[in-house]
Amino acid sequence: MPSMAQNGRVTTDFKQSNQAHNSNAFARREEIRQQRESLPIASVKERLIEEVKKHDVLIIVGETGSGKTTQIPQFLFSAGFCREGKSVGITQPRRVAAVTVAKRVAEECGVELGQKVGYSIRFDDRTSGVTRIKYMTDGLLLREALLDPYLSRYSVVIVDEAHERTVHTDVLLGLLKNVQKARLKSKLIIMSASLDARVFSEYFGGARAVHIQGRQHPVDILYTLYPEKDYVDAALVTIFQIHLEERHGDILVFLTGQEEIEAVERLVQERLRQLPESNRKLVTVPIFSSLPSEQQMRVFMPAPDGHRKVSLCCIVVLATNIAETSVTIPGIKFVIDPGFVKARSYDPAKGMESLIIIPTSKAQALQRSGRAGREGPGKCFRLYPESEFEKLEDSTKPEIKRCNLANVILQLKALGVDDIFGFDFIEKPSRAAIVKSLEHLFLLGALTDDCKLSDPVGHQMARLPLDPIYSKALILASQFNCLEEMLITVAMLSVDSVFYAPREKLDESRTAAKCFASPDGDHITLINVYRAAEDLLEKRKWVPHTERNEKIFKAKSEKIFKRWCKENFINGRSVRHARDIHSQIRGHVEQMGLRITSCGDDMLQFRRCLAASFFINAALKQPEGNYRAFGTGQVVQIHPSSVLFQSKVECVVFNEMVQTTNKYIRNVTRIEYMWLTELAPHYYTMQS
DNA sequence: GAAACAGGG
Repeated sequence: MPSMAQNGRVTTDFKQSNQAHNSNAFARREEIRQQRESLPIASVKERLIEEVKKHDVLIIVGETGSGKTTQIPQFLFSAGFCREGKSVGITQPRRVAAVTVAKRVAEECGVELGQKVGYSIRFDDRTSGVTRIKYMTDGLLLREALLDPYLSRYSVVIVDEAHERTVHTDVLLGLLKNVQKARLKSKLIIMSASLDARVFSEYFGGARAVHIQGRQHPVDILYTLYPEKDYVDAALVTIFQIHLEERHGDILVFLTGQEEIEAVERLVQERLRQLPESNRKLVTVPIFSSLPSEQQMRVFMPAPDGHRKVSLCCIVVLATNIAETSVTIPGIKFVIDPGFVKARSYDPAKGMESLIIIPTSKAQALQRSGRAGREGPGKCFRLYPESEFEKLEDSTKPEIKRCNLANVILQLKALGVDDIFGFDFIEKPSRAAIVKSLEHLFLLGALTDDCKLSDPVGHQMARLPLDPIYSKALILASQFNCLEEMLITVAMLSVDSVFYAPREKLDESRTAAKCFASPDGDHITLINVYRAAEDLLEKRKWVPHTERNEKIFKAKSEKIFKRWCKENFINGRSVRHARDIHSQIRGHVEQMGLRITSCGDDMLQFRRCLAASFFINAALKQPEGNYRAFGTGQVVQIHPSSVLFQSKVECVVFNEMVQTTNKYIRNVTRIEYMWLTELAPHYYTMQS
């Protein structure tokens, strides 16, 4: 089964398999029993349970294929760890993983999902009062901690995939370390796939670490003799070398981004045309996160004509690091690893984000090569000499050291951690980054003069699952009578761009985007797109409400929506995501007692609210046509994707500052300079 | 006249 992102509810396969009391179901049960018993972890079950009983904090290093994620929670359940209504909670860094693992474990237990075994992720809770084994995202458990700081409903908390060191994992570990002593009779298990258990062990005061063997097929690692000047060209040469010299098997190539993937696709086609007809059975399949889901699914499909297994047609999957962990592609025998990755970096002093191409870490290279050994022995071609491998960093820099900390700090403050500098992070972010984010929160009014969470604003902001600046915008919007518009705006700003511009249809997509454009800027443009989509999806509300009608019209409006997205070059996935966020946040602000009113056609009022909310990100036009950001003094340009590109407006607010070929500001709206001194006098002193 | 690695609430 493909482990791809799935939107919406889980299907009901389990009901069916439960109902079918026939030999088929029996055979399936027997098959599952055998699979479970053959896992490397099965033989150490008793020993593992003893270790958990003996130690309050345990580190489990489980190699790929050990079965730790699915089996250990079941072991703990049967050992009696779920008595007195307590549960085992297991966190995952990704939503898909939480869902697919929970489904699998429910099947292994022979129960319906949401009963004994369930999962909980944002927008999708499949648990009930009787759920005892609960899979969830680490971010969601952090949110739970806001309501229950001791996580008292869990007898065992398992933090899985801790080696990935996501921000959420790091904060969660810090929090758990803080409260573990007070969590009476409760256990903490940290599971990691990498061999450096020492980091975790030392962090938890020399905690016990155990090792469980995995089940991976051997992968031959090959290096180049000399460094390659052009890794794209080297990848290309390697693809054809494998294609022409190796026996059958699909190839996975790790590239850094969409543009590079599309370039390699074209180059492969070009070279293919120079080969004799009999050697042209090579198909390229791209995969990266912003690719529409339907096209992403192509990596799971057999080659055209279904002759992949019959003749020697070779599939070349061109992927970003999405294929390192998030997506497991079947049939891969060869991995080509140029040794580079595109990584986000953040400069707190400039408040500027950028994406830079850097060498991978050793751990990452290992993870990539492992992708060749999922189904049988494989080969990994590293496009650099072995001596270069030795020079790589052991592991990737933890995310917490390269991101904006405003949200993390707001969460910690809400959890009662007031001394951020003294907080025992597993790896401490730089002092400068912490100071910058504290300042930011202070300017937003979330913190008081003595750096405590302010009441009510700071507490309200911490409750909302949004960037702090967006939370503040909602609070202000209720005062400006435009909360309806701001809810839509922050939902749209929280998702990947809704505008989709394929390279071949650039002009068409631009023309389509113009239908939504507002001369005032991108924020109102985003509202226009959202409302257009909403009209489409809600149009059939008047139809009599029966279950059957509901289904038919849902399917129909879904179809219309899809066509509309295609015609207008809109990313349907992003719009749906924005609608989910919108409805969740709407619920929150209603609970907070904010009044949801609309400013109607009075967009001046809305723009004034944008100025009051995003005053930290304002920029003024310079004589040369550039803009100068007030806060940081950076000289920037309006991003070409903005409706205000080349518009020469005097003063703007924006949401993002990014460094690519130039310094750009994105999501920009026209305001009056005077509004800033009026609405944010604490930041803008009057200038003559 | 540009260009979005991945992931989360």
